[in-house]
Amino acid sequence: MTTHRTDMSRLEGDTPAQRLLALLEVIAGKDQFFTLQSMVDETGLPKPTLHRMLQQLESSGMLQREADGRHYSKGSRLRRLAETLLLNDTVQGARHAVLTELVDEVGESCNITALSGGEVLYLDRVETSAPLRFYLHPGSRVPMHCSASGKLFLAQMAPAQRRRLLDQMPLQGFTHNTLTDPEALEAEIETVRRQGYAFDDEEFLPGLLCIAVLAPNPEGPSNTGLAIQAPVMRMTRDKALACLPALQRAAEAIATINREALPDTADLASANR
Amino acid sequence: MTTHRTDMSRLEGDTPAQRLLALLEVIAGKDQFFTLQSMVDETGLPKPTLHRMLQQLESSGMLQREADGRHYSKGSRLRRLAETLLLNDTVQGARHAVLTELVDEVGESCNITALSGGEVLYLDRVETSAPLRFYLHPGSRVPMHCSASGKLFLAQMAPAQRRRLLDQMPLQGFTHNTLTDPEALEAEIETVRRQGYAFDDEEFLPGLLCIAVLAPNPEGPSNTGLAIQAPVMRMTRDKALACLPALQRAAEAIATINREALPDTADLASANR
DNA sequence: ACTAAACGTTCCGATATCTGGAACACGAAC
DNA sequence: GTTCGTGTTCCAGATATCGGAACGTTTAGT
Repeated sequence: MTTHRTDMSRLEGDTPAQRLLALLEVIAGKDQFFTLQSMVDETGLPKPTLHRMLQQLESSGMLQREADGRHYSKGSRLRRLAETLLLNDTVQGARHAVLTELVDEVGESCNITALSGGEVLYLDRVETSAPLRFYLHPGSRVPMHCSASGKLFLAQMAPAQRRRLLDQMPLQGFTHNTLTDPEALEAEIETVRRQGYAFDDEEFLPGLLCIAVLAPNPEGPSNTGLAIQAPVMRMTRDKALACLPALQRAAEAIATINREALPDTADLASANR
Repeated sequence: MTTHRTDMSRLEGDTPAQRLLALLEVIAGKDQFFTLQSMVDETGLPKPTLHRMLQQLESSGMLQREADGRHYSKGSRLRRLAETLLLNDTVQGARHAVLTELVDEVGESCNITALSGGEVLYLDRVETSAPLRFYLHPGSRVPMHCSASGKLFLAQMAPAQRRRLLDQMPLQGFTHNTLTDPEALEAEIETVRRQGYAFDDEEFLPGLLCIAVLAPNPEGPSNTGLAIQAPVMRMTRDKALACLPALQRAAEAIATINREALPDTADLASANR
């Protein structure tokens, strides 16, 4: 028998450029190095065709090859493209509105996060009006193992992928609460997966308690986290749980925005002529 | 007169697909809607050409149009592509973590390099927190003969291959320390090979001293370099040598990551045949 | 050491796509 | 009505893609 049959649907596309984009989507889903042959098996495209495509991506810096010359991985230019894209998202305005509303409702600072390069990236943030508050700016990064969103991202990964990531990531301690033991972290992640939400109970910054959920994505793993952050002086786990319904409502709203960024332009198939 | 002058003149690219990717990069940086004409002004591409490109992106769901039919925004498929890409970019994440730890340990900026197209490419970089520092961004390139990593890459090449490469590469001088004499460079490379590490003692930028090693690859030549870079004000060759053990430990960790990222080598359980 | 298989790479004629100047279509402003 | 500014279409020449076949090279098998 051959390898696992990954639902190879023969890259769709009416034009070469569209086929290349479809290829990029396949590549985007890889969390390991890949070879020309593995892509042939997966996509069903002829080898010379794929060879040319990968060569183009490589020579433009979107991909890079390992020393053996057979394995490809994502290049820095591709990564930069993805980050730029998310940071400048046009629907940011709509999401920002949801965030503002949530802050109004729960009275604490909230933020939207994404996973990027194994770290949690702050995409947007709205501060509470309360005088005592943490200031964390958009664009900054936080390790995954000690942030509420990060634990959610970890919880939705395949076990093998998570293990590969965590094996080489030092679980740096920041506070007395930081989970630095791999087994304790794994147990916490299991809890997080069951519950569907995560706490950060002074695990990164002393005095900072967070609760987070993911914006649900029916088509696969989510890369949008939504969190409430507050000083322990005003927030406990119980109080945070009381905010959970509001948080989930906001997450649902953001998921809707992500899905259909704008009113009724759903007919993308009939547009062409 | 018009708007800010981004002065990007022309989208680079030898092939249609590469030009389309370059266009995507411009689009990725937009934080608001854009029109065909605005892209014409910004990129200098002919209108029909751009029209076709945008049409392709739209009909594949990467872009979508507003109700007015003239304004474009990023489509859900493009956003999903970016999210998927970052979600699965765990190799980079793991390497970045090692880099961060190394920077913590030695207190100076460090970076990961690869050989690409006869030049040294900066894959990733973490800056020291010290106020005085060089800023060199990931994605930039440096000649091989005047960088520590570059000399290591040269040192592991077969003599014939190295000679072929160097013969057609002018040894451009950047500072008074740059090795511009082929024989001097050849001698330096021999030293580097014996030692297993390399210095860059103000050979590229005045005031910048580096020490580098390769991430060992038992199966052949390595294409991953790891370097510490510091201003001479804080760094000497002796001090750099004191960092060597930490540097080598980090290089070993990165080698392990690279090894684990190879598909199918991880599951030893698979019954061969 | 030798053979066989697997993989990456190159070749090339047929085909499809891209290119971009010019012209057309539509709206808004005057 | 005219004149912009803009999106769209046309089309012939230039260019890139396509993919079967053949070629090197590396890996696995004996």
